[in-house]
Amino acid sequence: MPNTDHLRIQAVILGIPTGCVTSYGEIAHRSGLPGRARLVGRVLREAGEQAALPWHRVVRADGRLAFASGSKAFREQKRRLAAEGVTLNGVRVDLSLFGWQRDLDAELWSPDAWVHAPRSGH
DNA sequence: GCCCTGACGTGAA
DNA sequence: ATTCACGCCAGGG
Repeated sequence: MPNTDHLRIQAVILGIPTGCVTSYGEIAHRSGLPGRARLVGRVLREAGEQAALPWHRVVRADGRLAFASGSKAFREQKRRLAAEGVTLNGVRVDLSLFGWQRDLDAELWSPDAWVHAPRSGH
């Protein structure tokens, strides 16, 4: 039986936008459970196959997938991410590009972004 | 209760 | 880039 912590965690995971990824720790944080990244992993493991959860949008804090590269699960996650336009830059997802951090519109359109943005990128 | 194992994170070496 | 040691703590044995 899932307890409230599990339910909150699942709710947060459901909220990850398509085409974005976020980390176990970030989910824990947003669930009001800072420092409980492992619990997030546990919840996802419990959910397993019968999950209606976008588990593939959850990666480690450094952008690597949680599974051993080459494993069945790894390939499946990579495939699902690719289907949403999220690509692996080598062994990791570029969180600055696909990370669910802030409102993308705000980031791109705020005056600050124009004033302080370095010349790299666009 | 104690020990071990994790879909983790972070800081230090 | 890689390792290591911890911190975290729910479950299983």
